[in-house]
Amino acid sequence: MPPSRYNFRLTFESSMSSFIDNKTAVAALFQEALFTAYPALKNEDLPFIIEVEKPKNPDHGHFAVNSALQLARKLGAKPRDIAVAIVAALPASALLAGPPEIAGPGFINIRLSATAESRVVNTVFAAADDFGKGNDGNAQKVMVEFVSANPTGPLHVGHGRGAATGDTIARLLEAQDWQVSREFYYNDAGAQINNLALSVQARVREKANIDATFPEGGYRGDYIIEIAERYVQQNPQDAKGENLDAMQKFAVAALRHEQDLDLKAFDVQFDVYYLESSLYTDGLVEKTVAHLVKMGHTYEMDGALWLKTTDYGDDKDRVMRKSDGSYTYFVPDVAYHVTKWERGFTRAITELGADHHGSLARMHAGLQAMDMGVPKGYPDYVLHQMITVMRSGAEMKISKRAGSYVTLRDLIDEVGRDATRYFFVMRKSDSQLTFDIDLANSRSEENPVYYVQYAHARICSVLNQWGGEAATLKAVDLSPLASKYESDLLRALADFPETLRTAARELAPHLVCVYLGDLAAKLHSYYNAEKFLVEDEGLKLARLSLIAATRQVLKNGLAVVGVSAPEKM
RNA sequence: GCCCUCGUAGCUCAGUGGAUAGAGCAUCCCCCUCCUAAGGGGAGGGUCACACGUUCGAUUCGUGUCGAGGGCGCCA
Repeated sequence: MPPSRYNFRLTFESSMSSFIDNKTAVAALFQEALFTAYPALKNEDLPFIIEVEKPKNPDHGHFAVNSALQLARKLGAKPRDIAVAIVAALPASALLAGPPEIAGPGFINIRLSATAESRVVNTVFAAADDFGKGNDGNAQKVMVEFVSANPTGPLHVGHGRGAATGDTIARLLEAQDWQVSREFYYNDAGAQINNLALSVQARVREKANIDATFPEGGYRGDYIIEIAERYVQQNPQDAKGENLDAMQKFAVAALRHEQDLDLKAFDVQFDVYYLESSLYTDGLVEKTVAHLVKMGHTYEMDGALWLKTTDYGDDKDRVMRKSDGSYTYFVPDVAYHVTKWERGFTRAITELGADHHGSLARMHAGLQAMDMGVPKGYPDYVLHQMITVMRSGAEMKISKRAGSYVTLRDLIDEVGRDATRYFFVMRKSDSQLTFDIDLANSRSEENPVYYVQYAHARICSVLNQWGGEAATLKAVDLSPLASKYESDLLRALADFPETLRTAARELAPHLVCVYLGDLAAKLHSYYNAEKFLVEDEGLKLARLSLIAATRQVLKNGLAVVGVSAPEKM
């Protein structure tokens, strides 16, 4: 996690909010000390900064300040001497357990007082389901576009990864007070859909024993046969498969419906489904082309109309209108993104498979060429790498056109929604993922999601056996909490808001899973090391309060990745 | 050839401009008369691909080399 930076202004603003986290408070304290020790720094216009970081090694305290190292050159003094001067100037504060230690080349290691450390529990209870949320977004609008599968077949595992990633990003942004709209864009016309219709037609004719030639590159999956059968059932008048248009509409509707069911089973919902065909019917494609021509960024060559995307950082210019008069897919894509901007989304995020990364530069270039004030990096792209699906020790090729591929539904049916979602977001989206079906099937209890869920269920179980009123745990004396396990857990709880904020800023859902795994590990260690339901009433209540707060944070974290928090397992 | 992403333990992957680079799986050893053993504790396992540069300090930033995957069409 990058160190947070603080300056006077930020510290002042933060102090206006009702709750100042310990890190901010520590930063303010040290800034004061630094200015007392080195008053001249106050007048420095340079980016003078106090960095408060969390040491990797817990023995180094809750926080560490490395300003002495960073200022050594400017102040012309030895780092350790600077550190001594800063510590000497430190005002008295209830935050600290004692005078900070100066360690190594000049780190200042800070240990919080027990009171400061444990107050996060009260914060968790007070905020409950809202604990961890922030307000980076300031209620601004953002669109997250993801999945965007064409209705030519069931969703495959790659779509699943996109769905889990996109939805979690949306949830992360919502937690930071962004006003999020989830959008699914799909192509319901064009060559691939035509291909779909021809594939269905071939199957219908096969059924009717009519000589049928399967289209080149047609969809050979069994789902086409099912659709063909249902089509004939519901359209007995066209048993010979002569109404291609009707078959196309039927197939698209059927596949869209199936995709919706899959997404629903995955707990993913969209606010808007945007049809590519509407860009044509609404005249937006023509309008976009006309605008680009008017802006003077186009030229004709070899009978085609080109856009000078190289003026905006693309590798080569792109064809917009082919010599046969039809448009390349690039044009409706630009038109589509123009609508995002015009619909008031000053920020847009597009989640795509990494195999589409080649289109990023030209999309950014296309939008710039519109000269309509769209920011250069618009939209933000989040790419997810390919998934290698293994079965019986062999790789299964994911090929939509071949028709033999692992579907999202397969995974949900075999390992469940929770495990599938967790698995898809637990890794950085730009690293490749190996999904071993055999492993997921035969040893599903080893899936890391159970580890986290089990921590939650364990806490529920303990609280049930205690049998007391959970609400009373909000206001207990936490001073009996003194063990290393308790301190570790308290620190982890305090990290949650920052984890969510970082994950949202970096559009990196996997950070939440990493955090949850760590929090669950600390709970399990604590569980094995200490008994909670002890005789000593004060100690018991303090421990129950701590684990109840932990339960809340586990629940909140799981909610962000769209995974349930079971009370029993 | 050009562009993008990546290269960290046997495997799958986290992480970081700082102090001893982590987890899970796999291997080995321990822990249920005790709140769920779907758990915990411990051992072994690393030139953070390689080289150079920037820096007080580089596994992290930059450049280059090597390697892997992907993208480079008047396909979507």
